[in-house]
Amino acid sequence: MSITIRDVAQAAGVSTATVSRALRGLPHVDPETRERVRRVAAELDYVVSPSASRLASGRTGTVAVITPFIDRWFFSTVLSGISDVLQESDVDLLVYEVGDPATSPGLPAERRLRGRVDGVIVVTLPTDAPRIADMLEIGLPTSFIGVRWPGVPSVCIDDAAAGRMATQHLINLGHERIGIISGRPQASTSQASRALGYVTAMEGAGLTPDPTLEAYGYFTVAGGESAMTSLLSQPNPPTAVFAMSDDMAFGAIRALQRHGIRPGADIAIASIDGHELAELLDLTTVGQPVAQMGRVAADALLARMLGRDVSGPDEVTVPTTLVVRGSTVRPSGAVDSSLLG
Amino acid sequence: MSITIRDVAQAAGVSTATVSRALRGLPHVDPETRERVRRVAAELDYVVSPSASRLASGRTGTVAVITPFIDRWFFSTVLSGISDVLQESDVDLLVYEVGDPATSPGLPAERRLRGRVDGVIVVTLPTDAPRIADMLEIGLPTSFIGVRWPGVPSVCIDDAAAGRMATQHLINLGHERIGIISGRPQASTSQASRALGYVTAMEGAGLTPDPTLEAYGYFTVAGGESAMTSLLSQPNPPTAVFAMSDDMAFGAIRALQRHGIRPGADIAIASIDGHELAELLDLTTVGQPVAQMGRVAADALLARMLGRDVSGPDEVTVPTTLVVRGSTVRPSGAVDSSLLG
DNA sequence: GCGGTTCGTGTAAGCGATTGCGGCATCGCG
DNA sequence: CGCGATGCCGCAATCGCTTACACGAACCGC
Repeated sequence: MSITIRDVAQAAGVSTATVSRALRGLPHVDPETRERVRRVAAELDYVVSPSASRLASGRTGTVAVITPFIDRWFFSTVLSGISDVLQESDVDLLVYEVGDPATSPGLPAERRLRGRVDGVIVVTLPTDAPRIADMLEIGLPTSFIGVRWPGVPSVCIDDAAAGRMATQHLINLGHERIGIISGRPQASTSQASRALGYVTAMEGAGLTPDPTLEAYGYFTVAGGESAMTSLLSQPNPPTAVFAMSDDMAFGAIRALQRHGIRPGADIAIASIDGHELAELLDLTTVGQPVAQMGRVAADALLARMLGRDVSGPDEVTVPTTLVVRGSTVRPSGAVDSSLLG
Repeated sequence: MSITIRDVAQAAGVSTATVSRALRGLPHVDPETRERVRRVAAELDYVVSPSASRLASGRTGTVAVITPFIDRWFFSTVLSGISDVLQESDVDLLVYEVGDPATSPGLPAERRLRGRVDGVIVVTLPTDAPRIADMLEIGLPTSFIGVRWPGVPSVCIDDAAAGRMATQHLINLGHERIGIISGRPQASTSQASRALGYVTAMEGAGLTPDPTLEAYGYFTVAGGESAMTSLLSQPNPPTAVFAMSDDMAFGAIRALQRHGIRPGADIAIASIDGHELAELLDLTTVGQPVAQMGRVAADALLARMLGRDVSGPDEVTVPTTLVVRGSTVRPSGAVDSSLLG
């Protein structure tokens, strides 16, 4: 049927051992022999059987990415960054979409991973410590994105700083009633940090966060929309809103549109992500280098897997930058008061 | 080190053959024995070695998806649909991101696939017939999304109808100078069909497409923006534009914004995709059930792989629906003329 | 009571690579 | 010229599972 290493060995007049060494570039092979083996293998259109190779060597040449979603901007962008790096090293990319850990109890991954991959990248599995612990028990090289875990290499942004930056920007514009659209009631560490940044900025400006101005958007567009809607229905609505993600900000903008309120002109909005379409919607956002985060995590993992020099630090923090757009402009009231003052 | 089937066999007092049969639910095993084996395996926390299983059986339980991108809405959504279906059948998902075939000569996939997966799903690899042919030569079960190929199951939308629908809608609003933002100069079949739909609708209304009103957007936001910009610089710009994808329409909208032109009010825009954020931007679009396309393709592939009844037709066409929004309103000029008439 | 099924299980031959170990030349050096 | 080092290469064990085949026991109908 399919041709094997034996066929190549026979055709080249050497042993299978030599073929294996020659084809993989191992030492102790005569250059001439190596060349002959290569040629014969090419002529026969030979490709090594991955299964056999894996069984014999114990290496799979595969990395698993565990991600809650793949069809959302943040995650697909991370995946793409990871894919770039892995492809360069000829490592296969296995994707496990596990859904929102808050709602999906199914955890199809841990046991599957054993023997199936050489390493794992976990993308922001929030609030799911036991599951993560299970994962690590397998003893596979692991790399995190968006989560810190003692002893595991990770790449994150400074969530607190990002939240502070966005909020401070709103404060600088003169806003005082600043609402917040956060993710879920039970916050992940990342979400908690962003909230902390918000609170820090507020208090630093002598403002006290109004608990009635917090709503949950569950990191989705639809969630952001209903969160904003609920904020608008407050007796004393906010003049500005900090949304923890661009998707939720998009939803918030839609809610504003529905109410005939102009984002920026009437109510300011700032968020975190740097979504590709934020520019289109004229949304002020704290950009994070998402694809790069994927790349960094993949690099760190490969370094561990291939036993290369583990030079870089375990915990990488990538920089964020505030991108100011039309969704945040000086409120008319503030202008007035400053003129009066 | 790790525990093997032999350990389980020993602990359960049976042969490895029986363990294998028992654990995989094969017949010819005493129910009581099966239960005992299961219990022992669970106690020992045994998981079969995928490599060994693959080598012995020749099956990998893995499907590869070959996609130009993974970080664009259409593709990540398709992937997600595929992932859903595969996960239900406990099949692993291997992702190969191959880039724009028009620009990337690298084709890292074909040879890799052999022995690595049981089936392949190819997502809209446009204008790349030789590569596709190579792929099929491997003889792996294959399923296409967005491409028709004789003898290969595929799922597509009716591109011509979609293009016609969008264009006809613009015509119905009274537009006559209707521009088109297409993908690339060398069109894929899908792109060609959408163009055909545009031409058909135009000619059906007694209009002749103006070649100066065609621009290429390369299916990206940035490309759509520059395409629209170039259309605007025409001596006699269009009053309406049909964009072949939502992303390009987004870019076009940005171009309009930059020029102080109001989408819908001044220049109408309609496109194809049904992007999640189209509603936000008030974009009229011909929606396609993207995730479902992924699901259908995966189902078809699994049916072939597992040798189930290959009941469904080879070539599936999923329905599209026109979603009218604010980006297409009756042009003021048309209103005037109708009042005058 | 006997040949033929059916059922449950074990034996062992693969699957196709990787790799430790050992052997044979050849080479370098004194 | 002798002897250890070195370079190439082959032998064969191994990785852990699947599965064709064989085998014994129980069961069937006549």
